[in-house]
Amino acid sequence: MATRTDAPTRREQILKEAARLFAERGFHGVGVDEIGAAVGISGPGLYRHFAGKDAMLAELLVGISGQLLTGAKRRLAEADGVASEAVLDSLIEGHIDFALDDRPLITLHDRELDRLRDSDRKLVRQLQRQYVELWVGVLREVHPGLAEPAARSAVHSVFGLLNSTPHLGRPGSLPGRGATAQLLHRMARGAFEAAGAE
Amino acid sequence: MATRTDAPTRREQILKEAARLFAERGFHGVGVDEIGAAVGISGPGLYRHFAGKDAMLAELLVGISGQLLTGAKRRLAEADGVASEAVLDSLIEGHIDFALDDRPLITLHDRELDRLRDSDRKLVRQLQRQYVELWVGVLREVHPGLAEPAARSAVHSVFGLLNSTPHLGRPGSLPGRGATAQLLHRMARGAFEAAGAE
DNA sequence: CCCTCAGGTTAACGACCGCTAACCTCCCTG
DNA sequence: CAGGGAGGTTAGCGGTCGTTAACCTGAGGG
Repeated sequence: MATRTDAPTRREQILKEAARLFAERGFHGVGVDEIGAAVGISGPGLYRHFAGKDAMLAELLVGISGQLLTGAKRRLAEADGVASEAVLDSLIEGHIDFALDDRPLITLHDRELDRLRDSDRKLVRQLQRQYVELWVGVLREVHPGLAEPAARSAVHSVFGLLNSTPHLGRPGSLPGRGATAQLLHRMARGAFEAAGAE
Repeated sequence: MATRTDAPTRREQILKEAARLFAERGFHGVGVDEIGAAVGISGPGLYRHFAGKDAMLAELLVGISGQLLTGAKRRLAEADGVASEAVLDSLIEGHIDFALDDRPLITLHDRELDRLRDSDRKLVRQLQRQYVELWVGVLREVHPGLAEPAARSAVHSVFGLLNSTPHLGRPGSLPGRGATAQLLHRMARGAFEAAGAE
């Protein structure tokens, strides 16, 4: 993967600040003037980069869902012939990285979906569903006794566990990123194992 | 506990509908006219019962936090001399009951806190903190090896897991309330045990 | 039998917000 | 060195929203 080293574009700046603000005060709670101010331009200047406030949210949510799904597919492809447990660990690791590095996005992801236009919402939901089903498939290889509906519930619940990072206090009060990641990983595995034990 | 059998007051109707609407579309996404319509009166009629829209949200959030804390304290008091594991199970059970029965409130609880006036927000946060610390205390009796910061993180994460119920599909697609409650309970226990195993 | 008051109603005000219009100003390029 | 587009600016429009004001009504009590 080509890691970005060049400066972020204005568009990217806007998206990042918008994500932070939306996560902090909700989509309707943030005005375009505030988003503009956060990147040093004023309100209507944003319309040179986005069709409207809705478009920013849409691009954020589609981007998140797509990124999660793409990452998961890649991890699945890389692990060809590897034990299912290792694949599940890889999925967990990827999700934790995302939850720890992009907390505002994780917050938006399950909070502002209903503010989207119908077509965008359908797209996001479809990406989310694919992501969930991918997890469900791997999980049921590791725990064959788990029925599909229960597996799906378990996956959603573990997402809830992993996505709890925004509630873990501001970065700094934590025991350190590595330790937190390990703790979350152990807990996710423990939760799955407990789900699998009928 | 005195179980209510008499008809709900108008105030209670309003709070219930407001909670549902706030959970569905966010605090700023719902107008007072909609809340009024949901209980059969029109917009400004609400002001005979509440000082304003903010006051409804405040009463909801304070109520939720207080209810959770009160329930937990009661469970702790009832279990005098009982094994710590059983107390932890009782706490989990109480939280699951709440998460399954009052999904809109659970959604609001960690989503709209920042929309409150300073004083109300402080009160809610204080109640939440007490609730968390109560769990942390019991958890560290069950798993003495768990350091306090890790225990607190673990508790927050399990809350995330248990509060995932709104994502589990509308009631009906689930394998049934009892089975879902049991699954969540097993997963919470599993997550805690994995957290305790250094 | 009137008075009161709880609990509604509609009209309207002021603030705010998303967005557009009109204009300006560099910078790049032929 | 003209010119044009990218990326800003401010002014302002139209709609929405929370809230208040003024008024209405039906039930209960002295």
